[in-house]
Amino acid sequence: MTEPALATLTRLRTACSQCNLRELCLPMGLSADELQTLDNLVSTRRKVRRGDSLFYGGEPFSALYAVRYGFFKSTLTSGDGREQVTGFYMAGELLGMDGIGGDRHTCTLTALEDSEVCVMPFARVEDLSRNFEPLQRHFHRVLSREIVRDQGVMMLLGSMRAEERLAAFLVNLSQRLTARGFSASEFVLRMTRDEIGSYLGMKLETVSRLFSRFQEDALIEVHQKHVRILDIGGLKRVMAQAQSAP
Amino acid sequence: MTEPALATLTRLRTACSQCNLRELCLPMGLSADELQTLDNLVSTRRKVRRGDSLFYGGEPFSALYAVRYGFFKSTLTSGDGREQVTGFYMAGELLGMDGIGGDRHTCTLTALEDSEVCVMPFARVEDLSRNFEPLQRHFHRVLSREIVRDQGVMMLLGSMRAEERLAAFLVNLSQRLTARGFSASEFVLRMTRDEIGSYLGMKLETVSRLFSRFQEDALIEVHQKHVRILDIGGLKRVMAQAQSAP
DNA sequence: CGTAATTTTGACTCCGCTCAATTGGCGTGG
DNA sequence: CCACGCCAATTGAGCGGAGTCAAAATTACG
Repeated sequence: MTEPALATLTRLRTACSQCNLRELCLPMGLSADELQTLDNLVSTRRKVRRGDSLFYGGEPFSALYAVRYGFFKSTLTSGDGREQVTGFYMAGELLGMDGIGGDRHTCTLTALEDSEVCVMPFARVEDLSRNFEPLQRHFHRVLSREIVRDQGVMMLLGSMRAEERLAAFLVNLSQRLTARGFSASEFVLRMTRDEIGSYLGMKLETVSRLFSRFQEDALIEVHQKHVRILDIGGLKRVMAQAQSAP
Repeated sequence: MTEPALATLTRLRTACSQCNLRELCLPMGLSADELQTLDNLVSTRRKVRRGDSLFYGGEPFSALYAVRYGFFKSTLTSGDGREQVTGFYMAGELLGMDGIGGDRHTCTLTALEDSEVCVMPFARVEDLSRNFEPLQRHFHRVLSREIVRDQGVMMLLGSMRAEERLAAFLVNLSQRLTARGFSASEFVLRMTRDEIGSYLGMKLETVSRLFSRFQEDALIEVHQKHVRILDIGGLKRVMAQAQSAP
């Protein structure tokens, strides 16, 4: 194989236009030409080992990251050292948007399994956005959806009881996995009970107890990190059980 | 006064370049020329009566709004009808960013006192952003800061106790009022105990009891909606009192 | 000025936390 | 290959913070 041919092959393999996740990351309905203008978005890819962090709170911000494969948690550390999990991210989702506003990251992103991300230098995102309207629209949508997602979590934490929160969490996970072509009913949790608890505003013991209760009620089957959803409708009912008026 | 002169005067009065809030809304450090290119951002202004809503969850999205004066709350209603306050907004802050992602608003924005907003049709925001880099940067920052703000609330709701949350709320209010040239230590709450409680994930009775407790502890003085902060340092201490180890 | 809404306060209850012991999984090294 | 140790998860007992229910006080508003 000649040198140029090899180079082309490599380029193709790291090009967004050839990526099977592009429907999750990029605007849809683009022509082949248009798609190629986006191949400049990603500068490099970066592997992150399980337990390692992509970036830390306080670090200077320079790029956004798209998850290619793997699983991440984002955590926020308060002044007095308490740590709170603020989100979980999987393939096709965008990381690092917290850093735009203040030129440094506010949260830390840690891989919960061996992962890989596409590095998108933020200057390129903005440059391409100015010259290519579909990308601009798409980028704004992604930012806005992150706001909406966070508001959903606020609703969760602010007005739901522990069992409702955990049910909502499971339903959400199931939906996101489905959208990625995984089984909707059977999966492996990548996070610990403690991390789930932190995200949902409860203690790890409460998470564990609720998993057991859901199992007794034949809503799920749990063995450690393995979860099988037996009754998604039941979970949705638990999640919406407003304490009804007389 | 001639007709044209009158028209000019009116235009000047609604122009961003002449607005005394522009440091809060717009990118800083622009030349007079550059500032004028932004005068097209705002199409009209809109007054909203106390109790009325600027937009409702589910309504089609078309514009962003900058608060000129007044006070708003944003609320989210879950499937089963529970309502959660997700934020409070004052002069210079931007409303409606939740609508970008799905072309309709997800939350409802309600005025808690007679208010006025500048209407910025979103298409104009995007057009101007593409052609004017400082605006693009600024807009991205504003979106990102909203994400960071929401994550702060998640931390509040997920890992702080009721008294810590209320202290944090008061400190935050005080800081935002100060940034707008109001007194840092004395102000009138525009929202009810119920709305504070919803925002902070507690019941209105708990809010009331904590206000009383803070008063006993000489941290604040409350008479209904009037609040005077006596010991901001004390409040900050309450807000960060991690349950210390032995 | 009267009625409704909001706020305060008290008494009691219960959900989720704390503390503690036990079980189960998994990687490492003998 | 198994034993050991470590970490995660489960489960129990008891407690306490915040919720619920209820009534009184105060204020807002038509």
